Amino acid sequence: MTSEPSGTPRFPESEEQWLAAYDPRAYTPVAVTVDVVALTLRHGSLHVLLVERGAPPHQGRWALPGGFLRAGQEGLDEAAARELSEETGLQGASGAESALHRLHLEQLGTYGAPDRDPRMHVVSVAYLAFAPDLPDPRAGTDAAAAAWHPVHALDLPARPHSHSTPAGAPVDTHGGGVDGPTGPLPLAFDHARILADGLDRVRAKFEYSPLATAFLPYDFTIPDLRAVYEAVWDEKLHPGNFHRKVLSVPGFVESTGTTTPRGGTRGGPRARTYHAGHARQLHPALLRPARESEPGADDGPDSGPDSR
Amino acid sequence: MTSEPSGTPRFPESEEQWLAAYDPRAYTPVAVTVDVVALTLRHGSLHVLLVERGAPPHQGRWALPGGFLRAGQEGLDEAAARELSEETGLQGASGAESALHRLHLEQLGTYGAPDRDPRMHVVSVAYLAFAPDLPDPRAGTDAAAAAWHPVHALDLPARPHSHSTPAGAPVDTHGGGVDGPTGPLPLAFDHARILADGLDRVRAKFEYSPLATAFLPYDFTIPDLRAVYEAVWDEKLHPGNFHRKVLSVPGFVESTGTTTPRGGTRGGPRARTYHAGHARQLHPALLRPARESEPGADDGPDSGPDSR
DNA sequence: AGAATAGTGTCTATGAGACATTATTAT
DNA sequence: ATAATAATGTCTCATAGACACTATTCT
Repeated sequence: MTSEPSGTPRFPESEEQWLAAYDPRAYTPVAVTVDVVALTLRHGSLHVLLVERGAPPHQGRWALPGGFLRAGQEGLDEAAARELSEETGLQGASGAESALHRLHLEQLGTYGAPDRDPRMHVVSVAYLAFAPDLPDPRAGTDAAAAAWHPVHALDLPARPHSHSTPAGAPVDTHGGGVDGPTGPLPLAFDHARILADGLDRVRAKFEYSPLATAFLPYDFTIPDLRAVYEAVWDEKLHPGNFHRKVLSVPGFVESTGTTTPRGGTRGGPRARTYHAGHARQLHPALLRPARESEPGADDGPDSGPDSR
Repeated sequence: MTSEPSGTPRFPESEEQWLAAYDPRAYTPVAVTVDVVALTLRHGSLHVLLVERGAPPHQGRWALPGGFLRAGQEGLDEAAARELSEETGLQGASGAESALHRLHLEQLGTYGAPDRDPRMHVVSVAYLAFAPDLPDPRAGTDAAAAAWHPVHALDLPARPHSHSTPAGAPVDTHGGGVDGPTGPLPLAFDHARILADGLDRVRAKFEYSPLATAFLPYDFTIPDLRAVYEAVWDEKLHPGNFHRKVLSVPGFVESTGTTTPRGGTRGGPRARTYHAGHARQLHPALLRPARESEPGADDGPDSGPDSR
């Protein structure tokens, strides 16, 4: 059953449970928080929103934005949207013309190992958010700082041989804007794991969903879209084949009939513009270039986030 | 951040939060439960494990097995495994030769709408479990009854035009064993939604993961495997093409070198036996037969479970 | 002018699905 | 004997990817 506190369970299996059934406040409390893996594209590379913790534990370390679920007042989605807009200083997704109005938000997984947080048992529901290039965040209510960090600069746990990021990728060491300090900084709690899971999810999802458009403004070009795929997959894609493929998937993009006012910065014709179509799934899918691993030892978009 | 209770937030944004930061027991409590969508194949059709609620609310209705997370003592995975074995009366997945030792357990999603449960705000982490044909459950500790129910007999909310179940499917009205009463019975809480999400997940997952083998005993035949796919997808598959396809995917199945002792019940040669291979992902995938829907209105394995 | 890029055409290898065929077994 | 089924073979069509090519625009 989904719940117990109240009623009189006929066969209480343990003392704690019986107490729990009687008065929820009497037994060991669990806190529920919502953490957000907010991703955006800046200067051609994938960035994640992090906040610097202003209080122990893990004071001074960077963490995913998040906070407590307001019990009895909001659902998980609402809490995630609220936290994101609070920490980011931007209007929420509900606002008609706000910066976050094109935000995509989906649940990623829930993390509930008893020792995740040294203070008490904290169950954290992680969300994944994609948005077009957002302004720099202002530090939130209880954070020392907030900034977009390039994900390649973070030290993330590898998923059991998934499509892992290869070493020889062009690293974007520009640091334009407030991209935070450089160097692999350790994340607070199990947030490195959560972020790694989120990245895996995005990469897998790009194959069969049109979600890459969520990283772009309303109008975009096929080369823009390709840049998103290349940044997320960390792979060079064939421009010609990509172009044809995207147009061949029904409902992926819709032509606007116009082109960009200017060509590319280094030459080339003006590109036609498109906006996202109505498809919610890509048919047929846009498969990642086969990264050959030992056959028979393939891994996948499997195993959920667990209690780790 | 992932947590707050403790420390002194520098800019408390609301009274409740401040209290929360001070003493977690002082603010409105949230309960965390774990519910399990346990699926198995019985008599060729997909069944889900349900328990009849012995206490209000929703007394007398059927619900997913589940219960409270033991705060501070266990992680979510552990809680799910524990609840499953408790309600089912079987040994857990850890036991070497138990009935559940081949169990597959993965997180499905988390449901946390404030009004899910009339008593208090309950956040429920749903798990998905697959197992080979299991014995009939005994009623658990606080359930009036427990039984496997054929999923086609349940009244489930449709996902926004996914691959939905067609009407003209062969319905299995046998009732062999303790399959519970017939007729669409309404599930407790939002469990119909959770179950529907779980079914969507299984159906999608069968395309690119070898998880169908989790529904079968260690040794099985290709026709056995095909029966699993047909039951889950509710589609007839072409025997010849299926056979060749399965064998062509590296790591999906491994030959044992033997065959079944007897042919099929209605004739035919003895089939070769296989067991699951090492692949964790199917490459290339086993795609569902294209169910043609209006092009451009395609829907997908998208949007997580949310706060609904 | 020279270089880079948008977009299209073409060819090939591969996989999916329809269909046919052979061999084996239960009734 | 008859029917059902396991397993394999063959053919066709669609798609992915490699490569080539033209046209357009920036520096």
